[in-house]
Amino acid sequence: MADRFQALSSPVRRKILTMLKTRDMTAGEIADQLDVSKSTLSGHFNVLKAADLVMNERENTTITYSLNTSVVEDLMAAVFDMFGTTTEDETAKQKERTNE
Amino acid sequence: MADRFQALSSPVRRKILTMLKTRDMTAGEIADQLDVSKSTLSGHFNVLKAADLVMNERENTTITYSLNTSVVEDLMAAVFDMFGTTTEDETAKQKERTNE
DNA sequence: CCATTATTTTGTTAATTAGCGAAATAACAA
DNA sequence: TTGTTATTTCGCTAATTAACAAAATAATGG
Repeated sequence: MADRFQALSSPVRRKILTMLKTRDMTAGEIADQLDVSKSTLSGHFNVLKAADLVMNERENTTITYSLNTSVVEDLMAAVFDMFGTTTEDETAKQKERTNE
Repeated sequence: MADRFQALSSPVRRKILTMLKTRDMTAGEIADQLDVSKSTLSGHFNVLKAADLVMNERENTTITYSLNTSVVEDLMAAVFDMFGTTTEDETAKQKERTNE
């Protein structure tokens, strides 16, 4: 889980993830829309794969990337776990803090 | 918003944030529970402040840090925005993908 | 086997980061 | 003013990261 946050820390990688949210895309398609070299992009794919956030599948000479939806859900859960749902509880705590 | 994800990418900083989730703490209290030097920690505080994730208040020679709850909520919203709520929609898409 | 297309790996460089100890600052107390 | 406590800033080093171009790999078609 540690490297998932690390993977999220790059704007380029976040962009890739949002693109994959809409539909699966080939490495080339993604490259066409981002302003970095293909080799650099390939490095980003590796980071995303290591973090288990995306999967890829080769078809012919073309490699298609897709979001690993279930892990993305885990990640969101972790964020919530980290910060709580920030409802009544928190609001009370904050109010208390402000009054001091 | 960019540097918020960056701020989250460090395990030490995530630890600090979860500690502050429970209660406000002084720099020293935080330092006591983490295995890094106070100067290093101070650097992490700066990153968290720059990302607007925490606030601090001096009282005497003591500086107390607290979670900036509202910004933390923004961050969670951003995560959700990025990945969607991943409900029917996504599940359908994934099923489709798996079947191919 | 040679060429072509899509993508990755390799080697390199520049920039950023995390860590430390030592010195500096801030606030107060004696 | 001198000392004490809590914390930060300053230099510094080592490690990690992001970027690129060039070479390598994979898969197919001729």
